[in-house]
Amino acid sequence: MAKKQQEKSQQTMDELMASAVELFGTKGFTQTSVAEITENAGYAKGSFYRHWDSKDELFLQIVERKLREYRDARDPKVSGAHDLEEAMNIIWDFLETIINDRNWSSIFLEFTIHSAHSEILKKLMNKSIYRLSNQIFADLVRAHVRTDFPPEKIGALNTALFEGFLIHRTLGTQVLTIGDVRRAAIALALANGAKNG
Amino acid sequence: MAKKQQEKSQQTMDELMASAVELFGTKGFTQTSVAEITENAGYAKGSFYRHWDSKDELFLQIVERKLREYRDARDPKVSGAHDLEEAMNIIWDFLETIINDRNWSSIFLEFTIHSAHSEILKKLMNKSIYRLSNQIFADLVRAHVRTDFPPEKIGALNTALFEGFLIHRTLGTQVLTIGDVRRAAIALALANGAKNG
DNA sequence: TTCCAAAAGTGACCGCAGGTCATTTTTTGA
DNA sequence: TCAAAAAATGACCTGCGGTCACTTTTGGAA
Repeated sequence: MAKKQQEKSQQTMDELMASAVELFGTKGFTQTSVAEITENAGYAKGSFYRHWDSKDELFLQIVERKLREYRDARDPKVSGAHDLEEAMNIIWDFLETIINDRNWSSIFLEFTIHSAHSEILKKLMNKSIYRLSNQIFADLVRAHVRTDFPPEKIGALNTALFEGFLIHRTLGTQVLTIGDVRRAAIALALANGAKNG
Repeated sequence: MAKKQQEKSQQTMDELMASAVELFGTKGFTQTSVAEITENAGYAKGSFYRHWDSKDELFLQIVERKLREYRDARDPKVSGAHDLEEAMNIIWDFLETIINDRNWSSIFLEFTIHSAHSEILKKLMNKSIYRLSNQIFADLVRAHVRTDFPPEKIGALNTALFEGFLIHRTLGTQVLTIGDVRRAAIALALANGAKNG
């Protein structure tokens, strides 16, 4: 059997990824070094690069997995919504759970800005598997839009407000609560997407 | 006279800052090294640290100067506004000029996220001289708010939407135009701050 | 004009980062 | 038992922000 070796390799990847999730989640992306990730998992630095080409690549994999988990918990709920307001409320219940997932939302934000340095990363970050953004929200909201305002823009404005709040929160500013932003985002979506403004 | 030496020192600072403004404005904060800044200005790396304690400190000085310039051009206009809508429109004329100032808005954004790694920097970035944010917009809008919705929150929501759009734009996503965001921000401010919603 | 203290300017050096790769260790199946 | 293949290693590379002992320039007092 040529199985054991693959299994060992997979286990190493899992251990390294678990170590990375722990460290990224505590210290953020930039502040966590590859050497720390491997050391924390009991390997040498070189082992990391047998499994991933770069720190970026590992982070993208973690993001993908986390977003998939979030969505699996969310999508069934949203599809049961009856109108735009209900859909938006479910979306914001979801965004609030993300906000409460340690400080991952801030770390996503950090990586999003980091990705601006590379054209390749930028393109990747526009894909829906790496972003809670645009297309996704648009799709969730589309069925309930009663005006000719593009659902994509409703989704993008929602993301903008959410990510703007993340910046606000990252800096430790206290003026806004997530409730404030939630109300504003829903009001905005309804003004644009519900019959009579 | 002990003047010439001070003058020379000031000239060096000016030259290094001009070099930094040029490079930051082209390549961003992280991608510009201190060695590049000094080399581009014709000095050795060590000279930089005679005038600033860190790359961060120089960047803050540049931000402070740029924001002062922006505001000097804006404040007289806003103070002539007669109602909330007019004030918001003037504010957004101003935000659009910032967006059009090469890619400085994205670089501000980059540094804002960068500052999250240091408590000291975070505190500094909450000061109005380093941010186009919260307090400033609140003050500009306060006189025209006709509800009991806090002007600070109107200002902060406006900033959130603007900075969220910056992220969107930095990633090269095409869904939103600045016009879309402007309309949304003004609608939001009026819904919260004008009589009858 | 001489001279020396203070200021400006220099660049080798430090620690640490992400990433590479020749080498060693372990696993596997014949 | 053994050799090929895969996994693991850590010294090493380049480049970063930042330091500091040193050299050069400057300016005023003797």
